[in-house]
Amino acid sequence: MPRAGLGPASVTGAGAALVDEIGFENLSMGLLAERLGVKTPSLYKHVASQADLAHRIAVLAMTELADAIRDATQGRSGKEALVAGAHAMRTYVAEHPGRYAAGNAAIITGPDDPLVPAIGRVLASWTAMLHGYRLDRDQEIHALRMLRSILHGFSALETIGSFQINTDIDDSFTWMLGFIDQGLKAKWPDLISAH
Amino acid sequence: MPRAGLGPASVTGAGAALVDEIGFENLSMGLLAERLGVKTPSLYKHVASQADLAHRIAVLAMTELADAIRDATQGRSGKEALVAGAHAMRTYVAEHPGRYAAGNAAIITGPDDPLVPAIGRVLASWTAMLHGYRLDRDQEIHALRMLRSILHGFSALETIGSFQINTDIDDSFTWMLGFIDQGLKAKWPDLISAH
DNA sequence: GCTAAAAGCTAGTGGAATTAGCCAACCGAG
DNA sequence: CTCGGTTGGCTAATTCCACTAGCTTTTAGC
Repeated sequence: MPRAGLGPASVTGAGAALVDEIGFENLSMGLLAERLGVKTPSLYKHVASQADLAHRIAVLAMTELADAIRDATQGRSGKEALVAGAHAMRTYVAEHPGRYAAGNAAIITGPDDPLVPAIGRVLASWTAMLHGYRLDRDQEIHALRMLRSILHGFSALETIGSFQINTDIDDSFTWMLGFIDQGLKAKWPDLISAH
Repeated sequence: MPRAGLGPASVTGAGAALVDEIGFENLSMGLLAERLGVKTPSLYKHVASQADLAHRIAVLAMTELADAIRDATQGRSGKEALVAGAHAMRTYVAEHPGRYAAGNAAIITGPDDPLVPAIGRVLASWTAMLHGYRLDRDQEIHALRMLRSILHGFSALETIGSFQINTDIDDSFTWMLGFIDQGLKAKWPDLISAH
C-alpha cells in the first residue's frame, strides 16, 4: 500500500485539470480518484467534500486569471492594455473552461474566504487599466461593470459554442474591443440623462 | 388513486417554475414530483429523463425570451428599441433565472431540435433592432455578438450577485446601453484596422 | 527502533435517477 | 351502459455517487 503523495494542492490541481477536460458540471470524486491512482474515499483526507474541492478550484482559477490579466496589462496603457488584458482573459477561459466555470459557480462563504482577495485582484487589474481612460468615478464603475459583462459574456457564449461560424470570432472580439476603446475615449459629459 | 392530469407541457411548466425558485443546478425529479403531488417514477410517463426535462425547459425559456424581446422592440427603433429589448431581456432573466440557465446549459441535439428556431427567433429580434443603426453587414454581425455578450454577461453576473452594491446596478445598465447606442451611431469606417 | 499522526483501504449508508412491472382510471365503440 | 385497450399512476428494485466509519500501513520525529 504505497502512498500517493497527495495533498490539498495536488488534488485541487488535478481536479482543475479534470474539469477543464470533462466540464465542471461533470466533476465527480470517483473520476478524480481514478486519475490520481487512488480510491475515492482517500480524497477526503485532503479535501472536505466535493463542494470544498470545487471551491478550491475556484480560488485557483481566479488567482491564475488575476495573474494572467496583470501580466498582460503590465507596462501597457490605453487600448494596448485593454486589448492585452481582454485577450489574456479570453485565452485563459478558452484553455481552462472548467476552472473558470468553477470560479463562477463558487459562492463566497465568509469574509475570510480566499476567493474574495482573488476576485479582488481581477477587479483591481481592470480598474487600473480603466484609469488610463481618465473617466470620472461613477463612469469608471459603470465602465468596469460593462467590461466585465462583455468579457464574461463573450467567453461564456464562445465556450458553449453559441456563435455561428460564418464570420470569424477573433474578428468580432477585436472589433468589440475597438468599439469599447473608442467609446471610452469619447467620454460624453452625461450619458445617463441622454435620451 | 385519482389522476393528476399531467402532461409533458404541465410537467415542463412546473419544472420551469421550480428551477426559477431553487436554481437550475438543484433540479431533481423527486422535488418536482413532490410539487406536482405525485411520486417520482410517474414523471417518466411524461418526460423521458431529467435531461429531456431540462431540454424542454430550455426550449420554453428561449421561446418566452424571444416573445418578450419581440414584444418590447415592436414598433420602436434606434435607442428606444435597444433599451426596451435589453430591459425586457434583463427582466426576463431576473424573474426566471433557472429557465434562463437551462437555456444556456442546453445542447442542440440535431437539426430538428425545437431549440434551434427558438434561439433563432431571439437572434432575429436583435438583428431587426440593429438594422435601425444601418451598419454594414460585417459590422452588424460583430455588433450582434457584442450585444449578446453584454446582455448575457450582465445578466449572468447580476444573477450570481457578482456586482457590488456601492453604485446602483440599474444605473450601470442604463449607462451601458447609452454607451452602446452612442457607439453604434458613430459607425467608424474601419474599426478593425484602427490601432 | 518506537510511537503517533497521516494517508490509504474496505465496507457500508443514504439519496437520486432510472427501469420493470402491476393495477386503476379513463375513453371510445358497441 | 359496459367492455377493452390505452394511459397514468404506483411499489419495488437497481445502479451510481457522495460521503462516513473504522482498520491498517506508512512515515516522520525522537
